Amino acid sequence: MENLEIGEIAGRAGIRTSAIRYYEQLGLLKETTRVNGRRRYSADILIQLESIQVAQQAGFTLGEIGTLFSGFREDTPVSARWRAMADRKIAEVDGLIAKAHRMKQLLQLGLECGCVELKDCRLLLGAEPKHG
Amino acid sequence: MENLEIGEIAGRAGIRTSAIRYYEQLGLLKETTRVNGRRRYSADILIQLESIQVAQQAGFTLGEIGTLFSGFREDTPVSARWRAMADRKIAEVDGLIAKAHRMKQLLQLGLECGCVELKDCRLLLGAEPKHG
DNA sequence: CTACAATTTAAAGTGCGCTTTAAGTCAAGG
DNA sequence: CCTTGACTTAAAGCGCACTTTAAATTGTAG
Repeated sequence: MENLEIGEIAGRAGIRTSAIRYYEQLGLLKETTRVNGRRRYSADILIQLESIQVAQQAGFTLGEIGTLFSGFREDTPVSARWRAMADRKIAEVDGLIAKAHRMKQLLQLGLECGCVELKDCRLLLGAEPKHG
Repeated sequence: MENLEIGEIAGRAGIRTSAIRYYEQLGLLKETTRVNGRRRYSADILIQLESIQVAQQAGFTLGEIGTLFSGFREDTPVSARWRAMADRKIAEVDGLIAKAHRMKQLLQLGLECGCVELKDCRLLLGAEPKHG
């Protein structure tokens, strides 16, 4: 079953071989068997690669994904691992959303501003001064 | 009036001297007068630095901010410059917001999932497969 | 005069997620 | 036998916005 080379896996997973080697280097994937020095994978690796992609889409860094996969007791269910890390990440994402909304407001405020020079620009007058 | 050293300006603007030199290097700030090789500024520079900060808060990169300040005819009002660049940026920010919402949904979906192994995780089953 | 603080420069470092490069190995096909 | 293609490694590069470092110079206080 360990019959697939890294290029085949990368192709099926939709990523580059360099990404797979990089994940291995980070410890996200454990080292696999080799034939003549070449990595050989079973198709099971695809589930792990997909997990990494999903976790990335959820906003986890590769470091956090490493924790998600290796920072728990082996018998800890995937869902429990996720729960342990998701709350903080949700707060982080809420922060991102809020920040993006502030950006958009600022951009729109600028659209309404008819200033000619920086000194009479509402964006600057409205921006909170450093002190006093 | 050109009596303030870079440290004083940085302190008033709430940034580091290295940031000011970096902006100058990028062309965001024009070179200023020097006394014995040291930069001397008038307080007017603070308005420019604040503009940079506001534009950054709005999501513009320093490159874009350079365009905003120097990529237009000199008689182009600030508001017109802003308008010329803000629409595209608003679309970009909308993209960010949408992406962040997808992250949050994914994170919450994971909270509801009781999977023990990756194979029976809804996140993975739900994630769009690469093909077929 | 002597410290010490602040400035100057160019160049390298940081964090993140990879990609690219260089130089080499190996199996299969003609 | 030779080429081609896929693989191997370590190390460097990329984009972004700076910061840090090193070595030198200048200004100020005592």
